[in-house]
Amino acid sequence: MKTPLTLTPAEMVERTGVSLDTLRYYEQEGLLTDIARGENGHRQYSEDDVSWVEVLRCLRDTGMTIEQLRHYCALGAEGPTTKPERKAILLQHRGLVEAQIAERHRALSLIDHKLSFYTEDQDR
Amino acid sequence: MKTPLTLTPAEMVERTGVSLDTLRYYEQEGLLTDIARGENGHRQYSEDDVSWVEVLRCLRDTGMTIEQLRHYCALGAEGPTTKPERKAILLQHRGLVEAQIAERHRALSLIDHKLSFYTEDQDR
DNA sequence: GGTTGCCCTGGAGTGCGCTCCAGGTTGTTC
DNA sequence: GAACAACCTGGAGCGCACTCCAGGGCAACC
Repeated sequence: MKTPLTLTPAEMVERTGVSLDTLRYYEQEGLLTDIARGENGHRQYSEDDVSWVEVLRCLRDTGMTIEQLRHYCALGAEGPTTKPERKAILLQHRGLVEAQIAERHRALSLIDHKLSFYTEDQDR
Repeated sequence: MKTPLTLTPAEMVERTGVSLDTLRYYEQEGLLTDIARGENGHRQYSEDDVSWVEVLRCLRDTGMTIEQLRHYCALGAEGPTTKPERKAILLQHRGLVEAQIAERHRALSLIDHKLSFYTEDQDR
């Protein structure tokens, strides 16, 4: 069959690029909740889980800590009353990412400046 | 006097925003070499040291490891024959920084996508 | 029925980049 | 001359985000 409604842990690793250990770690930390289990106790991931992990990775890779992600997830579990706060968190993180982009553009200038010395003479 | 030819450790911290411990750590790791010393054994940083630390921070903040920086610095100490390799290192890191920028732009899209749900209804 | 493969759990270990600390010296200030 | 500030050294400690490991279950194939 080519239409699995659920993914095995191995398939999840393949799909997300996140290691099994890390997936379990995220679950343990409360970033990944309500993961279905088969009769044998094995995890059964859903497509939603795939996209949620992609969101987690995106936020992690841009510097959000596990602690902050945990908080964000906890809010999500609390229901729709926490929407404003969750939105605020995302907005704040958005600002951070923009700052990172700006910082990296400055880094590029500096690198290019140093490179210009290498293509000619000087050093340090 | 307001024109110190050398900076005390405290002034260096102020100028670079890098902690004393970190400055010593960098020196110990070979990222910062030939730091002058006064008669009392205290470090005397120069303006060149300031700008070099700024370069170090720029590279560190964009993901270059201490190990890689150590290598880069070691090459610099070896003389001008290593210029091509140093240039290559910088070029490679430049590519990495560009990749980071691209990744962060993707992150912004994803965040904006999620934000669009918050300003309306849905969740997760 | 033994081996293989995939998964489970709880807990220990790792690597990186700092950061802190104890104990000591030197120089200035009251 | 006692106290204080700024600095020194070597080495230990820390926080984060994983990552690894031991010991075990279960199903399937040989």
